[in-house]
Amino acid sequence: MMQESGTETKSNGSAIQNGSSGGNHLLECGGLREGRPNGETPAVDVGAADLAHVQQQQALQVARQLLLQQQQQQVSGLKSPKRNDKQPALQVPVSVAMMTPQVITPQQMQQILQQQVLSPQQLQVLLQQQQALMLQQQLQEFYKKQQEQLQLQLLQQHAGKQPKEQQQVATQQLAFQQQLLQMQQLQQQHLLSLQRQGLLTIQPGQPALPLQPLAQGMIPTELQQLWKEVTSAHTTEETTGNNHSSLDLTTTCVSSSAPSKTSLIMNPHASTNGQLSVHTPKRESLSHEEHPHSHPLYGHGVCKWPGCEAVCEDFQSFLKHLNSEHALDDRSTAQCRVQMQVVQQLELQLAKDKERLQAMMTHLHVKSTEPKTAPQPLNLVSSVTLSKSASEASPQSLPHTPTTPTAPITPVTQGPSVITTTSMHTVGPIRRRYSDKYNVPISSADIAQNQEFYKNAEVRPPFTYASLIRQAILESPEKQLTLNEIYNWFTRMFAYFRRNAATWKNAVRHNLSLHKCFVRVENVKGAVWTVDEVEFQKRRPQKISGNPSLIKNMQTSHAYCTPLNAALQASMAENSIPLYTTASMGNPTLGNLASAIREELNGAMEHTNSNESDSSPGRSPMQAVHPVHVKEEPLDPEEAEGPLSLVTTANHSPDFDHDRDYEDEPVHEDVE
DNA sequence: TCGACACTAAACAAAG
DNA sequence: TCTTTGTTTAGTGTCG
Repeated sequence: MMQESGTETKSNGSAIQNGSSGGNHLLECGGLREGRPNGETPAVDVGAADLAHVQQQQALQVARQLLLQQQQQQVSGLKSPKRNDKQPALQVPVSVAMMTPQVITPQQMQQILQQQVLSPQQLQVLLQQQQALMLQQQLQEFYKKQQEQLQLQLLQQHAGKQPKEQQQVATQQLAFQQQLLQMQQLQQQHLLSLQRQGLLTIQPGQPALPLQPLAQGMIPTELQQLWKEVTSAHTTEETTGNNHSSLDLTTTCVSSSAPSKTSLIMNPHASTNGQLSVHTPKRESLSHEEHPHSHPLYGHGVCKWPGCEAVCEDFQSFLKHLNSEHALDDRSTAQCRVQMQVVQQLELQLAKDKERLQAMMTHLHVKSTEPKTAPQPLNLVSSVTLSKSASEASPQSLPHTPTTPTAPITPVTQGPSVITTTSMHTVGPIRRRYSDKYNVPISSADIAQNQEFYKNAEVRPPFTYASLIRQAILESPEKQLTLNEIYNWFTRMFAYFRRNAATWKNAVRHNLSLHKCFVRVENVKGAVWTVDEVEFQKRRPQKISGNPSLIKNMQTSHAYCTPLNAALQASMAENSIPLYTTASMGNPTLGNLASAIREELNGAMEHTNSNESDSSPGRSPMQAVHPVHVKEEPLDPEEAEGPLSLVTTANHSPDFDHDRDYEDEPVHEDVE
């Protein structure tokens, strides 16, 4: 037995190390679960992750090679891959050529499949990308045709056609451009997703696959020339009016995010021969004027252009570099577009997180404020277990303040859990250790809800060691665990307990030995620990005693079996009272629970009413509870608060209120 | 201020 | 001998 446990603990230790070092949680968890550091599961997880990564890399390389080959084969005749295509004449062909290489031929796809370097998901992504590219090709063809039409119309115009027709053409083109833009956006999204999955890496120096073609398609100098010709024929107002559109067309990348700047950059007048780079100085100068000594793209003597990092000794050289290397060409446009997408994604993410935060704060605020009456309980709960010392937390010991703001925020907590995560969280900042009374019985639901949080965040859970131990034991199939298994549960469920093992393990042992509710049973495999619910519940009363008013209230209301007062009921309703129902129900031993509760009540009652002797644990709750205490305890004025707090922290379900009004932790039954 | 409780730390013993 | 497990004691902080 010892050996087994010994090995387990050792593994446990390693897991802890991993956890502290920020290692893979999966691994840790797995290892912990299995009780071995190198547990199959964890190892497999890690291996799979690595394998996936390697596969991604391989797939990416293969895809690149394929694309490169294809590009070389197909484009060799058309033009060199470098796209210095500033020559208008070549613009269209080049763009088309650039595009084709990105589409993977069926043979190539087959090759990829044969190599099996891509996972099904990757393949799917690849296929999607290919589809998008195909679509884009079609659009490009359409675009070509349109250009031809435009040219024809221009010729006609020069021959004496009316400008109105030109406008029509322009609007037509605008619509088309918009379509392209949409396509491009879709493709961009797709690219981003690819990038995130590691399937695609867009290097600044290299033309991004789809981006490049798009950029060329979207910003063809030829088109600009045509546009210029068209616009030049029009009145200034018209040109200005169309400018926007032109901007959109040409600078799709920039336009969306920075319209104003775009307009500057893309200003039609500026674009003479497609060398829009001429304008870049304008932009540069502009930004430079605004920030003479600083440039968002320049810092620490390095060009901060994405992927550049060129060293520029001074600002002047930086400007030169910027104008020369990052002129308004296809590459820069593509990079800009990518950056824009990145920013958009970040903004989106930020918005989501903000929203989430808002919801969390709102939720917590409501919770904490709403029961002004019952704020205490929350605090109690939260602070609950983790005691003070912890709060001071020296880095070495379980340092956290139980109430650290980082406390778990379980938005989702609502429900049966006695201790809603919310309450726990709210507690967060409050350093109080909980008083057991409000001791929060941890329900599996609670833990489950915050599971991920506690698993990953080294936040001290707002539960007492006793509650946690109880939870661990109750969660086990046989309702019994060895010490080492309890350790493992702690480390598995809480990142916080992956550090300072000596401290918290000592505390665990201490609690096991100290509390009568934990019973050591000699088992075949050795000694296991079980929970004596009755005893566990018993503890309550004492603690509760601290809050006699609450107890009284509880008792009174329950004892008499009179309907709860409106306030109490309301509070209960507010505070997930269902606890009992769901949580406790889950317990196989609902009856036990009830009895346990009674025990608690009795104990509490006893505490409050010394006269009553009948409130023995053994007694059925109903019996014990009712007759005994009820009358003696007049309702306190505080009652209002009391019940609420109880409710909040604990578990009141209308049904079972009586049973456990004060149980803080007691009710593990919920644990299932 | 006091009692109760929880947590941490430590010492000690027993067993594998 | 070392490690783990289990018990016990002491000190401290929080809460009611």
